[in-house]
Amino acid sequence: MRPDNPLIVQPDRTLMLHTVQSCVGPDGQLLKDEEGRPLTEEHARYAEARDRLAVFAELEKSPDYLHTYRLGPVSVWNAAALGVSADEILATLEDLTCVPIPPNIEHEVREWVGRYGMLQIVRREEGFELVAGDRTVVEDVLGHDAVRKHCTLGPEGQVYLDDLQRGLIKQALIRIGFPVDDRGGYLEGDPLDIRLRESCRSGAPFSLRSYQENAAKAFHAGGTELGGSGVVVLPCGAGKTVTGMAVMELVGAKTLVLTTNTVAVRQWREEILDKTELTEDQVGEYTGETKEVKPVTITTYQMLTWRRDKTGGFEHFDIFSSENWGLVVYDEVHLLPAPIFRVTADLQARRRLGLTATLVREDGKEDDVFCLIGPKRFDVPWKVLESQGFIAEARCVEVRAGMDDNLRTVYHGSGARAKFRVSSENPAKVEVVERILKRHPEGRILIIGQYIEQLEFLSQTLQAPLITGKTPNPERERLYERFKSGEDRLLIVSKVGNFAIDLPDANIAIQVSGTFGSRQEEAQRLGRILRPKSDGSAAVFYSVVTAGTRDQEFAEKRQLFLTEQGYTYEIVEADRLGSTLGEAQEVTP
DNA sequence: TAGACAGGAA
DNA sequence: TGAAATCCTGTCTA
Repeated sequence: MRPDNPLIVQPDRTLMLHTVQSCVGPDGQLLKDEEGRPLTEEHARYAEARDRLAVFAELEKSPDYLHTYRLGPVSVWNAAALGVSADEILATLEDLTCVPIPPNIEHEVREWVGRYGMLQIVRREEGFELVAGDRTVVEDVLGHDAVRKHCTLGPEGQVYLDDLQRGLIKQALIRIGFPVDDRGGYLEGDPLDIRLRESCRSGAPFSLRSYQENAAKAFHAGGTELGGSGVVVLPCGAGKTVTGMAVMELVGAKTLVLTTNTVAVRQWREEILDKTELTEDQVGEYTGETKEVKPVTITTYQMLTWRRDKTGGFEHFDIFSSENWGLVVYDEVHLLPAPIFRVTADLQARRRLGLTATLVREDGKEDDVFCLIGPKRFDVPWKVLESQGFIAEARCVEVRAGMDDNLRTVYHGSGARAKFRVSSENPAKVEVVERILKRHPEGRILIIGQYIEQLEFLSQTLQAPLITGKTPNPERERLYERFKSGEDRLLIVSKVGNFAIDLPDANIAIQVSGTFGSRQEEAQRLGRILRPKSDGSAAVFYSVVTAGTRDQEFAEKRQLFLTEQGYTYEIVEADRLGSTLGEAQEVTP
């Protein structure tokens, strides 16, 4: 603890982090600018504090000067699963804080970390048993009906579980604050010799990047009891598919891959065929079009959750039992739908790998991911990959547009819901976009938005092509091709941009509207411009918002994840766009 | 047999 | 808080 430290730890588990400090001259006087306002600079320990807090806390608010983190059980358990101790967490807080740490915080952190692994599931001849070093803990949790109903009691009070109860009891226990350390082990599944190739089919040399290899090893470490379930967090474009294949190689068994859409299914299949020794007849696609079950099978969440009608069952769940899978891969695990959690609860004997760019879920089901897929096994901060050149350097700019009087009247007369839409669709944004375009005469620019009408208006005004969900596939491909070849250097996309994996890379993205406060959407959209540029130039991500409205409010929420990852948003008033972004032209090819 | 399209779901 | 995109299936056409 030092008085000039950046952190305040509060009893309500929030952590306030100062991002700036006053500038002080050599004589100890506060420095001021020409107009007499105090000067500030980034706090000397801000960046360090941000990176250290990210290990066990979640960023909740990020206004300019004071960021709010929250200590929560799931973020602390994820740290604990990586081997971080309560002492280390408390030492980090102690090192960064400028006020005494409230006693309840120390107590809670110790309690949370202590609870991780307090209960274990172990394998016995009779099946599985729930055990604890301290017998009273078991008795304590049995007091909850939700827990008790999943157990069978033995003659001497042992708590036995069968295979199908393993997941359900873990869910019940995490809800009462006891994350279980499941050492019940895994079924090996039917063996399958999966080997990564040393060169792609095209002949280009192929090898794992060090972090991909480390991620796969971190997942697989610990042998038959421990290794084999959990989540790997990597930014878009950092090679999640490749990491998945590296895990498949380590596990060496039949694998079921679950993805979000059919484009991803095809891409997984292409990648697997391109970078492993597996042959066409070993890798199957299970979708509406083609229903093949092969030693490696790739399918979609929607395929699995399809029901003929509301009362019927899930007709494609058979795929889980049709083969003796040794590994189930959950792509984009932050989007996992509820029915898949239910079936995953029954799959606790299979190895499970979750892949995601942002572990945060907007529905708060982090605890289900934690107990049913597994804890976070590996992540790399985006900025680290940026510094190593694996993803492009990016600047984020929030441009604040004004409203005309007419719109202001409409805005204030609208209900809470309509306010968001009215301010998001502010027509003044069009002129702002035009200004930004002038900044980047050579840029490859993607304009991304949420409302079709707004995008259609932009499309007409700017004379640029628009792709929405209704755009037929051949037309999409034609427009992608024109964009890739440079024939068009401007492309407007709706929410398809969140899902479309085959969307071409750009170096400038302009977001004109977005979902309420979706952190992972913002991350996806930034990911669109993060592919390293051949000339090493930086990418720019603009978020255009209407100043002082709900649009701006939700934009701040969307920015949280990227702020957590070390990105800072420069804030620019639309009418000062020209002068403030002068340097933007230099970093654009 | 392939494609185009509508309808329903989450 | 709501809008938009997706997927799967089934039916129709050629």
